[in-house]
Amino acid sequence: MAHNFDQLTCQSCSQRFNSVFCKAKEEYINIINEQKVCNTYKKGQTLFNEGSYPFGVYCINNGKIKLSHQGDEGKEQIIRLLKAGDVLGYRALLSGDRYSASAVALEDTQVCFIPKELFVTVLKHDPGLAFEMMKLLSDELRKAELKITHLAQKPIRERLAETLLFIKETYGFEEDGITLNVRLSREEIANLVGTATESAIRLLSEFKKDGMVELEGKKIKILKPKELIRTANLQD
Amino acid sequence: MAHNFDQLTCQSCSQRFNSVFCKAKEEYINIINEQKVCNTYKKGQTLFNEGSYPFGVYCINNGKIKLSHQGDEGKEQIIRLLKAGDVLGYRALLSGDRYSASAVALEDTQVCFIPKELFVTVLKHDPGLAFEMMKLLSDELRKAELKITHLAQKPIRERLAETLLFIKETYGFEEDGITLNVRLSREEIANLVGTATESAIRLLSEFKKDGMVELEGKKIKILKPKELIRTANLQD
DNA sequence: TAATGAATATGACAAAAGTCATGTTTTGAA
DNA sequence: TTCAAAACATGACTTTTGTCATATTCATTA
Repeated sequence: MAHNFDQLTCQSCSQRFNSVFCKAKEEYINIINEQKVCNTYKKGQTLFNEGSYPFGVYCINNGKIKLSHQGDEGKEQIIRLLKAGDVLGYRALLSGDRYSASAVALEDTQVCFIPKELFVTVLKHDPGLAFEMMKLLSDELRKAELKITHLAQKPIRERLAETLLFIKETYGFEEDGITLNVRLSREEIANLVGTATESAIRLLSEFKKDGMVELEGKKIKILKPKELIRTANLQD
Repeated sequence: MAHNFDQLTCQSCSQRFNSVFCKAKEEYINIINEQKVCNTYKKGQTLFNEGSYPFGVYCINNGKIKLSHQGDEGKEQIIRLLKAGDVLGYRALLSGDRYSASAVALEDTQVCFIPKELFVTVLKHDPGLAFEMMKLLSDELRKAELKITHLAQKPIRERLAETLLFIKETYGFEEDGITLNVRLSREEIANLVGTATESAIRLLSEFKKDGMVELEGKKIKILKPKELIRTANLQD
């Protein structure tokens, strides 16, 4: 399944200071570098499954990953989108829980695996890393609780606009400066918004008719970002 | 506004080992005890407001508190319910953010305030407390992300049943073993579920007609817990 | 205790969103 | 390249949920 690669070192990793490890002490980075295991996952491959036990955390070197819950009748709910520099698998590990979500690669992705015991040991001895970890958890918690409020109170049209802006924040644009730098199916967009696939398709078509976006298969271009922000009706 | 009281000590606090401080070192508990400030808040009083800056964390000695977001057109969304032993205010503090939610007492409540600098210092020197803090954040994150999935995928009837069970988990029953040990308005219940007040009222009436609950003003008795669990349609 | 306002309750209706059916386009594998 | 399956798109319809109006009950305090 996943292909192994070892050419990377944490010390020279392009994501080093872009990740939760930014404030970790050099000595611990060196130990992590020795014990990490790097792998490549192809688009669609699963890193871990909801319900299984964590053995460590994953650090994304490059690529994109979705984290999702399996709801009733197998309907997927995407709860986080992850990119290079992001860490995943820590939630379950720190809770002492099974994974509450599954991780699937959205495109070919290189990740480094850090064993549980090492991660916990470093966390215990490096307050800088521990603090960054708490900050990361707090930020995710804020985002999740804000999403709760929006799911409970905002109509789907606003949530779709917000989701497109969120995708932009997460993955940015391609070189042209307007095309979202990720390929998601309409179903995945719906599973981010929290709606039926048909509703997402319909509203995307409306956004297109209104001239806010341009659709070319899975390529989505944001033509009128300001109008999209207005449509999302954000106050925060 | 809030009335001051000083008779409590952290060392002898009934909630000491019931809180995130359970694994904290005695020496730090002693320092916290010296610097804490205890206050009483009357039902309805606000501890802090969304948008303001945190100066420390609050630890509940007894009483009940709701944490809520202000959504569009002032509609409240309750995101957490807190009880004795719970800590609040840490999310914003650790993120280095303003409060993203407001805290209001659901009944007369005694809380101890721990200044920011002290809390952060102790957190940096006591890996036991830091770990408990990460565990707490991870648990809250799991709950929030599960709620996202349920809001996106479950009908209101199931969510109301789930909310009643959640209230039971949080605050338990009165001495009779069936009455929920908290008084919430129908509006507050609706703001927990994420629905209109009328919908919550209607469905509660249905639950009553079905014999699952008994309603006496704000007292809610759970007559058929198993049927409520079935109605909530939980798989987790 | 009476009066007043807030909370609860319920019906009628409207709006939002989901489901199902069907056709079209795209994609990926043989 | 062709074909089959999957993804996308759209219309018609149903269901769910919210909104508004209006009673009724409850709680507070003058």
